[in-house]
Amino acid sequence: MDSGRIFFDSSSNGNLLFLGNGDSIFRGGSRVMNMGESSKRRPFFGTAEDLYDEEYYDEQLPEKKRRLTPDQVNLLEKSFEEENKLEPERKTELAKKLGLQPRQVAIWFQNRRARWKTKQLERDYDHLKSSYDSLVSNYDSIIKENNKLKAELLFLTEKLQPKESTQEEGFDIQNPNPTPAPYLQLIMKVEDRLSTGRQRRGQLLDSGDSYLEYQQGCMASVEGVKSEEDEGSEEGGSYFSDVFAAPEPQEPVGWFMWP
DNA sequence: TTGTGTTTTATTGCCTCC
DNA sequence: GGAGGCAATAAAACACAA
Repeated sequence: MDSGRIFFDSSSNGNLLFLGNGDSIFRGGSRVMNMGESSKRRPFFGTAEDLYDEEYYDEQLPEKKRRLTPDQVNLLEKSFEEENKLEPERKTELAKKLGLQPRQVAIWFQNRRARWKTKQLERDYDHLKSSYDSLVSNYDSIIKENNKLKAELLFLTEKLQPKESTQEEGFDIQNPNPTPAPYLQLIMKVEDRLSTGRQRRGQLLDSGDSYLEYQQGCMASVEGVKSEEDEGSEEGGSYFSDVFAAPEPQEPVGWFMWP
């Protein structure tokens, strides 16, 4: 216990209680009782009048910091639900009802607002986190679906190769560079993009790669993204880091898109 | 019983508004 | 400039495991 601590501040009707050296309690300059003498648990002042009641100090002397009674808290909570700010009239009225100092009521509201704000932040965080998680989940499934479609396209393209060679067999000397059929143009563009992508990826595949191997390669990269993120969200890091750190795609998402 | 973490009450200092 | 609000903090009260 620090010595010379004022128990009520200047708003307490001029009747300051003062904890002096040796944990003695003083009122108006004279010692009232020793802290050891007031060891029983008692509520704060019952009524405002008690503040001036000599006997009250004999029996109901406040010691250090005392918790409010459940009834007092209930009434304060009800009042807070109605309006979380406290106008002077309401403060005085509540203080009278509860037998507390107006200052105590004000402090209770202040602390209650702080608690509410903390809770609200937690709720907001949970909400943001679940939105983020569902976005990541959507992102992952889109990537998987995309990889599946790419592999399927590659597979079908390979199947079409014999048709192209048949065309070459009938080489037209009048038209050595004929414009390919529209669907072939499309496939060529996609193949071009796929090969560019593969190079950037570090030669993941050569022309002889199978559909299955390719798909496994794609899936491996997707799994890589997921596990990295899981590590990040499990422990350490700042409070919001795992919420706002977007998962890094292994490839720019747009590279395989249609022209 | 005791050590430790959490909650509640209260203070302090700064800021804004009238 | 005073009143009131808020953030940061202290400290008492409380809860609970070992």
